Formats: sequence, structure tokens, C-alpha cells
Amino acid sequence: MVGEKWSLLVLREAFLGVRRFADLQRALGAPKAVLTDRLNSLVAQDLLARVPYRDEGARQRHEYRLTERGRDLYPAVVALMQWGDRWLAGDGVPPLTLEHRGCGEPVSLGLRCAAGHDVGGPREVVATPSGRERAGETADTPAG
Amino acid sequence: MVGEKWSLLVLREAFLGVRRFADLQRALGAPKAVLTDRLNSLVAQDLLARVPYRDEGARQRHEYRLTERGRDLYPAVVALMQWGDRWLAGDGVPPLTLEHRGCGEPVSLGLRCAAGHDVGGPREVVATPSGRERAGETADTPAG
DNA sequence: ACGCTGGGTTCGCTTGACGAACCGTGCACA
DNA sequence: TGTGCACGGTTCGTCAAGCGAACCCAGCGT
Repeated sequence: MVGEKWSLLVLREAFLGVRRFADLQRALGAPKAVLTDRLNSLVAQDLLARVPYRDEGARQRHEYRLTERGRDLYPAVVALMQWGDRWLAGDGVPPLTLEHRGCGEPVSLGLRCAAGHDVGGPREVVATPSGRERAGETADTPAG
Repeated sequence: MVGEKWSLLVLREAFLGVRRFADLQRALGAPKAVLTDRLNSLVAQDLLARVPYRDEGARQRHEYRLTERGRDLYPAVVALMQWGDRWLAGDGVPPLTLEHRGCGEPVSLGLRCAAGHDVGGPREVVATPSGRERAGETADTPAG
């Protein structure tokens, strides 16, 4: 659903507060036609909403704002950003630090279980489809 | 980098312990040619490694295992899975619950700041490129 | 010698991404 | 009253990527 080339990038910009077509285009460098298409499908999927706005002394236009469904993708986007900051540092794009509004401390994303333990990675996790056993794949020792 | 259509799907299966070409192809339904291509580029990007194995009474073959770089994408994949379980439930694919190995409690992904506060969403976060101010976009009230 | 299996490659077609050019509405200014 | 401009698109032709079906090859068991 977010597998098309620009979808996640558009959402990332949306999370950073970019809402206008031209700003998105500038920020991403995507061709207009593709951006139009991607925005339309994000709207169709109810990840973005097209809302009218008007600047002082300008005609009415539309901007694209996150819906609840779209906002809920925030962790996924942050996870990818953190990965990029960790592994792709120095590729031209400076890392982006996220700070908790008010408290000012850096924000990070972590996996933890209901008992409060931090989870380090896929090895510490067992996946079961809705409680039942997963059929006999090679799944007993994941992710090595 | 993970924007090609199947990359994240391949990684998801990898996190679930699927390592073999044929199993990946069965699980994903991707055409062989595309899967080959995707696996090669994931290997080239050092997200997967191609390691030899041999089953009893079979010839030596290769399987694809996550590298550290690849394993580090786990939070991103989990985030997308949780999003899917929340918003796409009932679309045929049953949700997958992740349990902490040993403790048995369900695992979930959360955003929190260094002071220990849970962060609810993009509104509670201020993004700054490596500490400096972001240029005058429309970024003062993000993600509405 | 033969066939089976896993892991591919090749082929022809369709779909998507791309940049450049064009369009149309409505404001500002002359 | 007309001209220019900016935003937000659409259209067009080209080129890359995704697709299913068919084919291929190494090596094992029989």
C-alpha cells in the first residue's frame, strides 16, 4: 500500500509539516505527474485529506493533510528515518533529530513487551498468526 | 533504498525466518525474475547476505540471511505490520502477534523521549536538522 | 540414463516513472 | 482592459521496471 516509490517520502514530508504541492515537489524532486498521482492515491487510501486553504491575497487552493490513518504511520516513518540516520549518515542528507515538544529531549523508537522489557531484535521475538502456530516453514530460529 | 515494490516484503519474510528463494516466492507471490533482482540488490546493499547451506541428501545451495544492517530495519517492518494489523484487519491476511521470547508478553513499538515520556504522535515532536533550524517552510505546526 | 527439484534466466507485454511542455484559474499591477 | 505571474495540475513521448510463462542447468537419488 505504501510500496510505490514516492508514497513514504510524501508521508515523511507531511510529518515534517509540508502540505503544499509545490513544497512537496521542491522537497522531493519528484516529477509533477508522479506527485499528482501519488497524492491522489494517498487521498484515495485515506492517508491524506485534500483540504482547501487560502493565503492572503491569493486564490483558494488545496493542501494535503494527514488523516488519523495516515498519522498512525508515524512510527514506521520515524523508524526508517532513524535507520537512515544510522546507516546512511554522510550521504549528503544531514540527520534529523526529533525532540519532544516541551521537554526538549530527543525522541527514539523502541520495541518493548507488555511486561516492560526492551526487545533488542527479531531473535527475541516469536511471531504467531493470531495465536495459532505458523505452518512448518523454517521459522523456528528467525532472522539469523 | 527500500522503495522498490518488494524490498520491504522480502525483509518482512526474512524477519519471520524465511530464507530460501522458493519459500520467499511462495510467501510473496512475486515473479521469479523480480525476486531474483530484488534479492541481488538487497545483497548489494548489504541488507541480506547470501550464504551457502546444504540439506541432507541435496546439493549445496544458497539462502539469504539478514545482516546487522538489515536486522536494524526490524522496527520499521514491525511498525508497518502493526499499522496493517490495525487498519487493514479483515482484508484476508490474519494479524500477526509478536511475543517476547521467554516472557511471552506481546511486543509493541513505541516512541519515547530520553526523559522517559511516551510520545503520542508527530504533533508532540519538533524536527531539527542536526540541531540547526529548518528553513522557513510551513513547518511550525506539523502534521495537522 | 533418467527424471526431479531448487534456483535461476530469457522473452514479450503491460504498467509506471521520468522530464519537458502546455493549460487554466484568479490575483496584482499597469 | 489587458498583461504577467504563480500555483497546481495535465499531456506527451520515452525509457525503466514489473509481470507470467517458458526455458535452463547442476546435481542428487534410483
